[in-house]
Amino acid sequence: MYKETVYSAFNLLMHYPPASGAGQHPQPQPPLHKANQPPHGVPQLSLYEHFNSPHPTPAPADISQKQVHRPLQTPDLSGFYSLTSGSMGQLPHTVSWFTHPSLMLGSGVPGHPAAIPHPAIVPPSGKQELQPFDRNLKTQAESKAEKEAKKPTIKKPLNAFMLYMKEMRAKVIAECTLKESAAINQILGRRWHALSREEQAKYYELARKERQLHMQLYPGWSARDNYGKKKRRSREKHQESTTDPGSPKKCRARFGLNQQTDWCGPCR
DNA sequence: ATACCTTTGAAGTCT
DNA sequence: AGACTTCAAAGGTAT
Repeated sequence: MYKETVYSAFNLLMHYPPASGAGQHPQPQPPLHKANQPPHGVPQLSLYEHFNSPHPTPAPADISQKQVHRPLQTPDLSGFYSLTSGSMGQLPHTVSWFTHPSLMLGSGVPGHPAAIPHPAIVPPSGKQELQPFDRNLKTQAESKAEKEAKKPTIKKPLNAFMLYMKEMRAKVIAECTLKESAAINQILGRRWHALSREEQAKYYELARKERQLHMQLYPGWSARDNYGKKKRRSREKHQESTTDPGSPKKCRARFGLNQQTDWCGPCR
């Protein structure tokens, strides 16, 4: 109830048509995340063309020729991709993709002393690999299953809101002296809705670039690759929690906030 | 040690 | 086609 009221108000304010499509705006604009998607059939710009055009900084020849224009091979290029980890601190300014240290040769090349793994590639566990001696003790099926399970996971590219959260989290933590992510995320969700269309557009654009680069780096990757890899709570419990109208109240109680003042001063 | 909480958006599956 | 589900991040909390 509370949430719905707040969000529908934001929807109206920001010309966001409701999910049902029954927008009241005379000429309802599509949500930004839809509007930012290129129409089907429109050829995508190459990374160089797309990312370099708004930025005057010329691309280093080795990157633009060898790493960007050619079809990218995942194992060879994982280290080149680091928009998320390497650049979010620089937001809200746009990232200079081809001059960013993480995109330069040497900073992320496998085998290079300074190689930094791509943030989207995460080993399934921090545990050390079995030695060949130990592996011999396992059956083929077991080791095959184990090998499959130990394959590094390529994470989903971050969406606009995730990028926004990543940038703003520290600020909110500092302002609100809260650390629990669930509470921080509620605040960030409210702030996200309070952003202007232009401010949000910045993050939708970044997210679009993230997806585009992710697609180039991992051509065969699909979101279904990670489906079911996390153990999730039961569906019943999920529905209960997501439709629980008392959630903000519970949250305030949980974090000792005043029920009357809604949120602590800076956390609006 | 690991799932949960909490948010939005993208992309998957299901009906 | 539209509804529903999962996963991206984060870190404290609960089991």
